[in-house]
Amino acid sequence: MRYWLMKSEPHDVSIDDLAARPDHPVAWTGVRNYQARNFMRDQMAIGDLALFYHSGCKEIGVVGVVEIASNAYPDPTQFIPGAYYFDPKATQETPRWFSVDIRFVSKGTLIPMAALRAEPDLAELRILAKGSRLSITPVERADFLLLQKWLAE
DNA sequence: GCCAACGTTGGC
DNA sequence: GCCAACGTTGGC
Repeated sequence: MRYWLMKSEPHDVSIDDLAARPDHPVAWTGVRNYQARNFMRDQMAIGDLALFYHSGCKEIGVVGVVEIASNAYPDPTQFIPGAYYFDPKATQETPRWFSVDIRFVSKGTLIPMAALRAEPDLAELRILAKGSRLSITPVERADFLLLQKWLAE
């Protein structure tokens, strides 16, 4: 079992959106970065847990936990001509992009980015690296457990 | 809205 | 395979 951090812009999908429908897995579509895709396709497994992180908004930081609820499957949005995430180079036979379903686990008290930076034990968090833009990053188990504890406080 | 950092594209 | 140009990301 692995641990992850998944970024989302809350005006797109927020932790509250997920919490509002806790029994409905949400398809995580629109990932168009090869590294993030490879994490989903090659390493994510059902039951993995991910810190849910709000970016591109006023209150940036970790806001909750979600569970990976499916194996990776071809992202359907790549096949829809005219759609924002359409990819003309993708075919049904050789899809380029993948999705997983995620399911709400818990919402906690916001852990702002400044608090992440202030904690020496979290120094290796990929999200804190200069210029880091990956929307899906692996997280060490110890880091995950620490942040899960903070979320519950 | 700015801008640094990064990823992708495409001409050569 | 290099690398300049371009587009995107994301914190501020």
